[in-house]
Amino acid sequence: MALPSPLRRLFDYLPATTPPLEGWQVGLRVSVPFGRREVVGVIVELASHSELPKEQLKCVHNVLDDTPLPADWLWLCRFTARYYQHSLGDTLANAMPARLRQGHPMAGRTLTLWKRSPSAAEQHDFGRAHRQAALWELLGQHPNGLASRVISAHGFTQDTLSRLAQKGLIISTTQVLTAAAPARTQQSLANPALPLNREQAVTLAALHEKLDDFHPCLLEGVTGSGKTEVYLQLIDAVVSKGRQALVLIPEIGLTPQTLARFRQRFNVPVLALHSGLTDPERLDVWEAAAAGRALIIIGTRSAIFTPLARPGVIIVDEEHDGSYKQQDGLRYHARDLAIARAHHHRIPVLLGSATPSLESLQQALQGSYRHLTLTQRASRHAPARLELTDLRHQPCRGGLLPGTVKAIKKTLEAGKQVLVFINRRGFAPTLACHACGWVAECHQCDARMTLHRQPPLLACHHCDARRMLPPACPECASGDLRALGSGTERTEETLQGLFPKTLIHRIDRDSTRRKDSFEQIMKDVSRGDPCLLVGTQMLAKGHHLPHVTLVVVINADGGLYAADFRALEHSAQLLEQVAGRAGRAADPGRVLVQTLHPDDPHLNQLAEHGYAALARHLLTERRSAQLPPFSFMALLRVESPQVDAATQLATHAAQQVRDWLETQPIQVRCLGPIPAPMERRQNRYHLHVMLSANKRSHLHQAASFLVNWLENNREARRVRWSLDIDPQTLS
DNA sequence: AGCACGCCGACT
DNA sequence: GTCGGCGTGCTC
Repeated sequence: MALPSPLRRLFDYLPATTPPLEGWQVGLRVSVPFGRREVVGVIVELASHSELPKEQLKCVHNVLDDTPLPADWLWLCRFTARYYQHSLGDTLANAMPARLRQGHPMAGRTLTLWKRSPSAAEQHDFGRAHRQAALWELLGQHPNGLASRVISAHGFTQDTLSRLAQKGLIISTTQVLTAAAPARTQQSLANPALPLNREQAVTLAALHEKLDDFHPCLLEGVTGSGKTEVYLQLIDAVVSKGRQALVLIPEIGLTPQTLARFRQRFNVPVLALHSGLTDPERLDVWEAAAAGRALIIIGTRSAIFTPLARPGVIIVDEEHDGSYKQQDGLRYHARDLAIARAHHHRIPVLLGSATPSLESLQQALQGSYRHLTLTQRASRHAPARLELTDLRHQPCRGGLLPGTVKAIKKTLEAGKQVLVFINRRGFAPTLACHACGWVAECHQCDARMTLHRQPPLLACHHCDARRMLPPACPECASGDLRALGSGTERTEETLQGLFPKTLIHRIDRDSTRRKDSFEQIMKDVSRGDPCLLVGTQMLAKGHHLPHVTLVVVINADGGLYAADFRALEHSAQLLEQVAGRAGRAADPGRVLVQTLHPDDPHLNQLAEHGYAALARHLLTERRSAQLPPFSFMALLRVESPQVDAATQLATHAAQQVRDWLETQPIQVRCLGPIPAPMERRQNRYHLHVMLSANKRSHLHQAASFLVNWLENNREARRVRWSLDIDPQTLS
């Protein structure tokens, strides 16, 4: 059995009944006694012998399924557990819907459909019961019946429904949702396909060539070049063959608009996996996909674990996006698993991005992936180039240069919208004493606290610490405390002072905490009245803002000189994505980028030649430095409230690996321990040990040794540790 | 991880 | 006299 435990081993159990043994199959869920509790596990092997004496084996309590969990899903979980050096039982538990994890039955998902009773008369006098009359009317339009969820979605209560039922006017039929796949859909597009430009047509033709084999493709298409239309028509081709399409999108990408666009185009159900689903609904989607009834499944990272009865294609939109990497527990990368899965199924996999990750780009350039490009924007305007403006030696108000303010004014006067991008939320990133130099620091982290205005307080962005504003400097009692630098709140305030009559929308995690408020703002903005949008990363991704013609980046320097070797790549992706917001419709756009390093060669290359050129240059740098994608990494993170405990374990672990490597014929580098970039976080000390190798198999052997050593080491039990294969960030 | 055991310090 | 703090050990 694989059991939900971090222990990276399997457990043997005796079958509950002696013969017959035929019922026992790999993939069945069982409930078994485990320690002093009862857990849900999965049979992953059948054996006639155990290494343990029979007396020590317990019996299976219950078999929970009559058919095994999907084989493709089981394969993916096994692959994931092995690749990420994680417990198989824990991987399975993570990858299955909560209802299955809790031991609920899979079969017996039923759908109750309500329709008019055939014996009831067409006309009926409902008197004052208007809601009942309306529901009666609604059901008249749906002779095949409606699910109660759909009925409540129309605004009817359970009460109205049961009253109609009491009167015998309506009846319910229950159908078990285990039916096989629907008949082939001749035409899955409900709305006609949009005409493709030449590039799109060439791309689609290339994709059509090889629908029945593993075919990894990178679609590198500038923002606004119509990647989504290519996805839609590719999905159509797959669905027309009766096969399923799995679409992955970044965390914030699954907006109602995106979903609506898919739903409007297809006349087969598009099932979405989003955070709003209840546990039973989630199980429903999972089951429908496993049975082959769901033809199009769209979801975020975890959707990669959706079983597919007849897989046809996997699409990973915005494949460079960091949210595809899980950052705790089972640290998988959904894009990488998509590739592995497509290879297993022998189906095409399409990675799409305007700013591809260097990993995927390198695969495409070396010919391992098919490289498809879209360079033309639908709007006919070339993507706006970045204009660098020098932040040095010039007076700044709220982070804005005089020239920037002038450009904003001009744009607003022309009746257009402006997007101001800042990568810091809050009012100011620092509160400092002008008399003695004291700065407000977090007591739990090696970080400065951010000043917030609404409500006024000091907040740490790395833990949950909140503090009142000190009335005077705690060190020297001076009253001259000043806010240094600018965050979204301050820039918003400054802009409101400069443009008192202009509507300003601030978009950051603080202002959009309320559910739907982000969607509401986007709806207002889409009407096109001149306005200012001030916000963080949230603004950079995917949203169509046709009326924005000026984009301002307050400070482009965040990733230029960071310790993390990927910082520059991520920074360039972000800048290019922000710039892509400008001029998507009829008007050409302008992108003003303020910087303290206007001579930085990387920034200049991005400004003059765009992301595609910079990315290719960064690859040459990565190659000469032997960094990913030209080498592979595994990062051991160690953390403890006691510095000594963490340091000691990290030191021992690194030493163990080095000693072991001496005896092995493999090439692996072991670096560290080194303090993590922010060593103290929430009063816990973080250290890293880095393994890197030019051969993936070598890295995995070393990682495997390390995890094994840690798991069997008593000292490691008092310290929290985790191994991150292919780490995305080094913090 | 999750749970029990066991051994010491602060309350009714 | 007990409640409960977390160190240690185990899970087929």
